[in-house]
Amino acid sequence: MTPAAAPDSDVLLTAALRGRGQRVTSQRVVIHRALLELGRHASAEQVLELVRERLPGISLPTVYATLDLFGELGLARRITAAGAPVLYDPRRDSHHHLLCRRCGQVEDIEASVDVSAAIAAARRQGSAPDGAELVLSGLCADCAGK
Amino acid sequence: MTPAAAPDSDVLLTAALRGRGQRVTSQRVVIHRALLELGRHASAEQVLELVRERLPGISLPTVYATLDLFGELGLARRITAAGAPVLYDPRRDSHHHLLCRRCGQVEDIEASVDVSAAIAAARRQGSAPDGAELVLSGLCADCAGK
DNA sequence: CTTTTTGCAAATGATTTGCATTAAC
DNA sequence: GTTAATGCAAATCATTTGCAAAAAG
Repeated sequence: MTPAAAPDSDVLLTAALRGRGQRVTSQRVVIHRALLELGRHASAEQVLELVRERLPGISLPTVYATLDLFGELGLARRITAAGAPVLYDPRRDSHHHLLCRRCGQVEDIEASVDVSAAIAAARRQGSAPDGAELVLSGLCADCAGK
Repeated sequence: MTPAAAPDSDVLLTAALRGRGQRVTSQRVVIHRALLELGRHASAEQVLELVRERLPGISLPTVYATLDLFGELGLARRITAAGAPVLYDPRRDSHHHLLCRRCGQVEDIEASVDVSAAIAAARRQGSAPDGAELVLSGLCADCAGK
């Protein structure tokens, strides 16, 4: 990728990849930009759609692999919803999600919940947790008929 | 179902079904007993396996539909793991789960986390949440090499 | 040059659907 | 009797895999 056009986020990505001995490919850079551009949680398909405009030859398996890699690198959070496709969320700040039972949409919940008790309990039980995801279920604002 | 053999849990189930105008079928009763008998979170396939011993003609779609119904009735919690099949957990008390990144196993985390802030925030945003599920990710006790 | 990453096509596997039949109420 | 629930077979659809070609370091 041309350093001239590289935004700050590219630097972050490059550092994260290099730190793990992974290669910096144009696909990874473009997918990362697309995820940030989408801003909200997006499915692999949605990311593919946007990335295709820039990189016509890109393939779905690559998008999946890359988004999962971002998850491991801490650049995206995976949101696993029932039945629905997995979503990837580029937001770095602490927030949670509500999965609508009726329409399947995922809504951001702006609240901070202290999950340290659960993390501590997991450690006490011998596990090695590295993340926590709180998902509420119910009806989203639209479906609740507001 | 014969009332003579009915454990307390059957009464609960029957009440929950009747309260929603749903029918009390032998499949539902047997699946409910099986889920409680398994005790831990189980997949639809695992439930089917156990139920088949009692009700040889049962079908997978029925098991899926019934477990989802239990979810709506509050008799089971759905645990959605990445890639892995959905699990149904009959435990009524508050606890959480850790999904092992390596082996895929789900481990119970004995801790109480106050999710009321998230619930309240969701309501404030106009949604109607009816449940919250906290899933940690990382390595389970076995894979952490304890 | 060597090793990782990609693209393609095909496979996998959980979950759902349509429809005729059966069982609750 | 009516209507909801079941069983069956087939469909759906997100995600993964195997392997040869391309690209990064």
